[in-house]
Amino acid sequence: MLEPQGQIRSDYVGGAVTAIARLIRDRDLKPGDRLPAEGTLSKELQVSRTVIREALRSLAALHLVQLGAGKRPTVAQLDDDAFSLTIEHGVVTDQIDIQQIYEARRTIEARTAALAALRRTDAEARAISAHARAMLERRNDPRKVMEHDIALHLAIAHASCNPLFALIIGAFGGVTRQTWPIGWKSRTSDDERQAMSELHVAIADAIAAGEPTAAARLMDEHFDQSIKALLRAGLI
Amino acid sequence: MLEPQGQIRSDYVGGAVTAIARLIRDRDLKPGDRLPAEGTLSKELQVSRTVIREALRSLAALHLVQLGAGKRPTVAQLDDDAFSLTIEHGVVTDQIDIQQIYEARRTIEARTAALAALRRTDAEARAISAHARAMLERRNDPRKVMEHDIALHLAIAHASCNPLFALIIGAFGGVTRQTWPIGWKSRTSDDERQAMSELHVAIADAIAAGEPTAAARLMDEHFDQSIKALLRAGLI
DNA sequence: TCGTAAAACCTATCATACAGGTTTCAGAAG
DNA sequence: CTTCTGAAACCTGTATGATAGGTTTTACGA
Repeated sequence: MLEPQGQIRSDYVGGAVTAIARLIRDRDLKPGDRLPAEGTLSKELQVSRTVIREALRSLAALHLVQLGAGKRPTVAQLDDDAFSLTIEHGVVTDQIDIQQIYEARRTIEARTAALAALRRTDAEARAISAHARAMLERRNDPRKVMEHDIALHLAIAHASCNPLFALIIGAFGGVTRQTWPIGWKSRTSDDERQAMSELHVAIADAIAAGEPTAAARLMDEHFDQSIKALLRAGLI
Repeated sequence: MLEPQGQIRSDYVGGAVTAIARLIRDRDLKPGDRLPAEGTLSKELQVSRTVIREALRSLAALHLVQLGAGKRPTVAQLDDDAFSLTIEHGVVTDQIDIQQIYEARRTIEARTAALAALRRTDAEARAISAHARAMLERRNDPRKVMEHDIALHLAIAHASCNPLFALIIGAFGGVTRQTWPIGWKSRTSDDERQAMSELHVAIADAIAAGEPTAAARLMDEHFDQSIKALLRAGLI
């Protein structure tokens, strides 16, 4: 192992990826707009269709373009899927731990709660409250509680009127589905579980009432308790 | 257009992607570990090498695996590249605007500054201070000031001891390089520009001194001024 | 034991083929 | 003149085979 391992000399695929990304920018394409067909790109960029396909697959994995049998590639809507996979990979390969995820969520969600209180529409406030109430009502069906929990946090992020927050919070959904049951089990008594749901109701109320400080404080409290529950379970 | 456009019937590539991702998880592979060769995967999953290659390209785009000519695919280190491309795509296609990015950064970086003040090593504190001082010294070379600015923020994120923060802040680097010059130009006087750099020095000092509240407050102030500068420039 | 060169292995790219999905367009029907 | 329809043209998803050139392993000789 003497050689300092050289670069890949000819990375046609990488070149095609940046060429296509630049094409989206230069032609000012927006979500839904169609890109040139594989054959066309192949001729224009002077590489085989194989290379173009692998480049398009790369962009599709990142959700920058969307592919479909028979259809020409289209520019894609913003999506949290790519970031979600990055995070899951980090967790699976021990590069990120659960506590770090909660620390990040706590930071971001205290803000989304405050912003939602300031910016939410009435419809959004109703949707958030509905999820909180559903958590209380479905208290015997953990799976449902979890889904409403996740949906509530995402709804708050959307109500913050910042798609970047929605993107990040949405991306946490994947790992949350894997860790949420741990937190649920660590809350052994029904009272404790109900308290968690009631805290969500309180957050929803603060957002509906347009009280940013209270919303942020309650959200922070929620994460405080969640982290404590996970620590008590000895699982983080 | 009567049909409600059906699903892709046979998505071999998608299947291969999840199969390979599951393989990483099930075999408990860590960064650097080698995956089976394309030919092997092709046989095991009963699809052509074409499909396997496109699946591996997808995973490589997400930085879950790393590819190299002649080398077998390896599990990849966590990387902000995929998220960075997502964000840039959002900006280029008008799905995210600059102000929203600053709002997110402000939220996150007030926290990373506080955490860095609590957790930084001495070496990290020195590195952060070095970037801040370099910003002052190189004040006549905007390009250099920008690079030290970006590096400083990323160094703070690393010092926060949460790789997730480092990932997110790192991902913002790409768009920052495109918007930073706007902020610089909007600060017309030398005094104003120097004040910006001095604020970075103050942040670095607070982190070095282990003062989380001060670090967070200064960071918030920094973003406050940056957003004002951009608004004044009329560009967001 | 150690180093080295050949052998085996592997990936990157290209060309070609075909099944089946999608879009377009001309012509028929109203 | 408009609307519908079906065929034609277009396009993607997958498979196979081939070759250049990079990497890892192996076996041999010093």
